[in-house]
Parts: sequence; structure tokens; C-alpha cells
Amino acid sequence: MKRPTIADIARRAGVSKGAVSYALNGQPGVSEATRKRILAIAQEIGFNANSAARALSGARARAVGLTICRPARILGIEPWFMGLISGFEAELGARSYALTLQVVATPEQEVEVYRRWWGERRIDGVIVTDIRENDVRIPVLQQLQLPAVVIGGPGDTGSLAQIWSDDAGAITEAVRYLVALGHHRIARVSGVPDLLHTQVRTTAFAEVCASLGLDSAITIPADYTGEEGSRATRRLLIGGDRPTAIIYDNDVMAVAGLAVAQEMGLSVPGDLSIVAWDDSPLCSLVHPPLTALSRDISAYGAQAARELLKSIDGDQVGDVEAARVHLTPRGSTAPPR
Amino acid sequence: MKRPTIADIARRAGVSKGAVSYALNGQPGVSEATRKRILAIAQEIGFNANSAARALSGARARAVGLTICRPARILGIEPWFMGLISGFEAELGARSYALTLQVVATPEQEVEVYRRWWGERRIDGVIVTDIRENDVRIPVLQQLQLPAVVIGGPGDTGSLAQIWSDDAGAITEAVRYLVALGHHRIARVSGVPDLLHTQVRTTAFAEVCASLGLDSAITIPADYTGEEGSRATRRLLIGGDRPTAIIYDNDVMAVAGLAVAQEMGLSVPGDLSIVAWDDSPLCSLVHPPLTALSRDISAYGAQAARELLKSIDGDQVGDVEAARVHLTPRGSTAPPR
DNA sequence: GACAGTGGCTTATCCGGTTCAGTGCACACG
DNA sequence: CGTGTGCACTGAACCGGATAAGCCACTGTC
Repeated sequence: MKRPTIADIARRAGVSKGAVSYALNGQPGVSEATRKRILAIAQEIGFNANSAARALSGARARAVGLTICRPARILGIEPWFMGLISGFEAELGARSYALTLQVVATPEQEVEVYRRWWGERRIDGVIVTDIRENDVRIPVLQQLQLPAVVIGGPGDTGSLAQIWSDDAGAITEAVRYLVALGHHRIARVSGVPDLLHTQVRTTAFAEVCASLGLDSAITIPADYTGEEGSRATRRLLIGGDRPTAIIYDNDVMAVAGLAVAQEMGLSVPGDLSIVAWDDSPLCSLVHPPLTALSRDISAYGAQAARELLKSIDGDQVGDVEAARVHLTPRGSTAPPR
Repeated sequence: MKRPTIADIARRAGVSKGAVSYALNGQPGVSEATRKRILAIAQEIGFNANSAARALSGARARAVGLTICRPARILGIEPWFMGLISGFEAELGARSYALTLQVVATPEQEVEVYRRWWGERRIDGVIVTDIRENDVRIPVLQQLQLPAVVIGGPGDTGSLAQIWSDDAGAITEAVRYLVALGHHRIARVSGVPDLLHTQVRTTAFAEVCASLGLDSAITIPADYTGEEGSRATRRLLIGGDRPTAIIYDNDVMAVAGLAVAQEMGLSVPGDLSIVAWDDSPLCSLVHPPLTALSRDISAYGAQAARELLKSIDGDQVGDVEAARVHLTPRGSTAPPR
């Protein structure tokens, strides 16, 4: 089956290719009558502009890129990325931008992918997640002048747009809540320590615990997987004065922690309170349902996509704070007994 | 920053654009010495062929498409798609094909997306998941002559390649195992009934239960979400002669079922045995860990991508059976007491 | 020594859009 | 009636590769 081109439309409408192009793109230069006729023909023969030809003649590729740098075994179960992606799609789809995905192993590979995409003119911008301190990707993107939105700060992103949520405020709220319930020994199982938002949370956690005069406030670093979540939880629970509450940096580790508590015969929330982060449906799935720091990941993704599209359109964009993270109390938190 | 083109390379090497193109693509027509010189220059200036130009001159777009037709609230937590995607990436990345993703709401929208992609020449082929009976997408893809690999059969895919796993065999194995443990009343909570592989499983389940003379063998349809998994489980467990074992069509519903059992004060596996499907890390995350019908989803995805690339290369492809699904017994199954 | 064959390269064309510099025409105006 | 203006549209160049056709120098053959 042959794909229709603007030349086909031009022939049938008895006008030139140029006129068709103007008509289809809503440019001035054709009469209203001609435009309608051309649009009708395009509709009739099911015309879609060849994206390659369009991209080649200077216009947009009408695609944005997302690289994901996490091991495959985490990706499947981690609800974060899929939530983000469905948020992107909501915005991109509406403006018929495509989303190009690439899973990589290291930040260095991400840089390579950016360079390649840029050279190939494959995409008009990228969404950068899992930002680290002195992230190698930032200067490259600036040098390439590739529109980008950084998720996971706040951090020093130079001229790149960024969108971030107030993780420090969120963890402070969670700790205050636990203290109000009567907890004195609160621990935390964190995500990958290199990531900027992990550092933000770690610092804020230490500060609020100190300011409230808590007995103990350790953070054990983990990597978002269930295995490390279990391991960290076991380490915390076998100690002499074990914590009465644990805050986890994502919900997968929180669920794993819950299983460890059950396996050790501890009751949740009686012996141990658990607070998860992200609040995907996973949290309401288990018994007891997990208290969580909720945020609408899809909405976060949608907002990031909107900012990126703005940036691609040449609008000035800066820092944007996403909707507030809030504590959703469920059955996994209670006063310690 | 200006992107280097083959014209830049040609100028620096003192040859024509044509020669550079031959050299870069490993075509005959240039001497080994010239080829090396050209490749060295390309390397040095960081050349990447403009994908639009390449696609325009008849070559491939070097991208494949994947549409996902599931509500956003399922996507985040369902490990299946991310597993599949990371499998695709492993193969596609190696041949520097890009993966273009689109989340849609209905199969009709998927058809539209396929038509648009085809018209735009944006992709060289598509991966089709969640196939239904008389799926509307099959005839469209055949008509467009768009290379495709169908996942989720076996079904009637006409000339399209397909890859499928022996779900009937798997569920038979699970039922036989439960019967061997001493179970007589086995129930099942299925995925979306429209999907072909759900029907395959439902039929096989009914058959094996009948052939083994089981007292009861109901399948309650659900939709892969935790909520419906809980609901279906509650319906099963409040009845008079409740089942002693339940098989779930994915692991999210199985985890939800486990939570319902715990909430109702039933012991797992003492009062109720649970078998999950897919065996993502989620199954080993909860307590007790879930017995599951395991398959390597990433490997499945990788195999699908390989078949698709073959099909794009014009090779003949047909039906392929994926690696066998096998039962992984864990703590959630035991003889009924 | 004429001629075919071949390797190595150049030239020109094409893909399907966008865009800019015209062109022809109608109409207004002095 | 000549001129200016604006509109609707045409024609052609251009984006950056792939590729068919053509050209030249050299080799081998009879």
C-alpha cells in the first residue's frame, strides 16, 4: 500500500505542493476555500505527513526521549517509571509527540544516547530522571543545546529546566507525625545514595530528627529493590534497641520490610510502624495497607512533559515545584506499644 | 552546536558525499584505505547519521513501536510491561533501534496510532500485545504491510509473526500440583476475559479440573488490578464451601488476594493456598512468598524483538513458542488442613 | 595494441516535506 | 490610464542522506 504524500493531494486539488503545505499547517498564503478543499482531500485519502521529511526540512522531529538507568530487575516492579511514562503520554499524545525510550546501564551510556539522538536529530528534547550530584549529563545537554527537563532535584541544573517536589518537607511531615504518635526511635531505608533526592531526604531526615531530639535516627542505604529493602529491615530489627518506626524511600522496599516484620513475628503497626514513599497502588494492596507519602506520579510526569514542550517551543522555563507531597495515613502506623 | 553531516566528512576527507555514504555503510565502492580514513574522521568529529534523512531516502526509520492499552492506574504497578520493555531494549539497543511508546485507551485508538505511524514512516514495525479474539488490529497491520510480532496468543494472526507461551500447559501443571497436595476445591481469578490468553487459560483450567474430577472449579473474571483481585477473592472466601486454593492470572491480584486472606484471619498456606502468575520480584517480596508460574518476561520480550527485527529484515517468520512456563513452589502453597 | 572488465570514485537524482522569492491577477487610487 | 498594493498561488531550492549511472585509470586477455 502506497503512502499518500502532499504531491498526491496537490495533484487531486489542482494546486502546487507549496499550497498544500501552507494549507495543512494553517499558514497564510491560501484562501479559505482552497484550504478547506485541501484538508478534505487529506482527510479522505488518510494523509499523514512523513515525519522524516518534516524533520529533515528543519522542522521538529515531534518526539522526545527518555532514558532509564536502572537494572532490569528493578524496573519491572518499580511503579515509579510507568507512572511517569503514562503521565508523559497524556501530554505528548495530545500534541502528537512520540516518546522514545531507551534503557541503559550507566549515566555515561545515557550521555552517549543523548549525543546519538542529537546527532540523529531523532528527538526534540529529553526528560532527565534520577539526577545525581554533579551529574555528567547536565553539561552535555547544555553543550548540545538540547531542550531538557530535569526531574529529581532540586539541584544545580544550570540553564536546564527542572521540576521537583518538596521531599524535605515531606519527610519532615512524616517524622513529625510519627513523633506525635509517640515514636522515639525512627529509622529510614533510603534509595540509591548517589541520587540527589536521596541526599535531600537524608539531610532533612537527620535535621528533623535532631531538632526533635530523637534517640536514634539512622538511615540505611539501599537500592529500591525488595531484596535490599528486606536486608536493611532485618539489620534494623535484629539490633538491641530496634526502631519502632521505619520510613522507606519507595513502596517496594516498604512492602518488603512489612514481609520481614511478619516473618520475624512482629506485628505491624503494633511493634513496628511503616511509612512508604510514592504511594502506588501497591501500598493499598498489602495487609495492613501502608501509610505513605503520596504524590500523583502521573501528574508529575504530565507537568514535566508540559515544561519540556514549552522549552522545545522556545519559551523560557525555569524551576517548577510539583504538587505537594502529602502524608496518607493507613493501617501501618500507630502509637508504639 | 552544528551537527556534522556526511558533507563535512567528505570535505575533510577530500572525497564526495557518495563515497562517504558507501564507506559508512560498509558498501563496496571504496578502497579499504579510504574507508578507514573516512571512518576515522567520522569518529573524530562524532558523526551520527541524521535519522530523518536516512529514513527519507528509503531506508529504515530504525525504530519500532509499542502501544500499550491499559488504564494508567494498572500500568504503574503491573510488572509485565516494564519487564517486556527491558527485554525489547536489550535486543533493540544492540542494533541501535529506538523504541517508540504510546499509551492508548482502546484497541481502536491503537489502530489509529498504527495508521499514523505508518503514514509518518516513523517506525519499521510494531509489537502487538494483549491480543483479543478477532482482534481489530490484525487486519489493519496486514493491509498496511507493517511488520509485526504478536504477543499473547496462540491465535489466528494470519501472516503476522507471533510468539506465545504454553499457558494451557502451565495452568494444567499448577492444578495437578495443587491436587497432588490434596486440594479438591480450586478457584481461579482471571485477567481481562476478552484477552486471548485469558480464554486459553480459562478453557484449560476448566478442562483439567473436569478431567481430575474436582468438586468445584470456578473462574472469576477480574482485570489485573489489586482492587478487583481483592474483590474477587472476597467473593470466593465468603461462600459456604470456599476453595482451599486460588490461582491468579497475575501477581498483583495474587498479592491482593493474600492481603484479603490475612484480613479475614485465614492463614496462608494453612487455610488457603495461593498460586500467582508471572513471578515478578513481587512474589518473593511478600510474606509468605508466593508460589508462582514463572517465566522470564525480559527474555520473552527479547525474543519478540528478535523476531520483529527478522521480520523487518524481510526474513520469513512464523509461530515461535517461548521458553516453557514452570511452577516455582514457595511458601504460599501447602496441603489443605 | 585494441578491447573488455573491474575497482574506485564522482555526479546527479531522489525521498517528501518546508519555505522563500517570485508571478499573475484583481482591485483601489490619484 | 498607469501605478501601487495585496492576495493567492507557483516554482524551485533545500534539508542530509542513499543510490543508480557514469567516468576514468588500470589490468588482463587474445
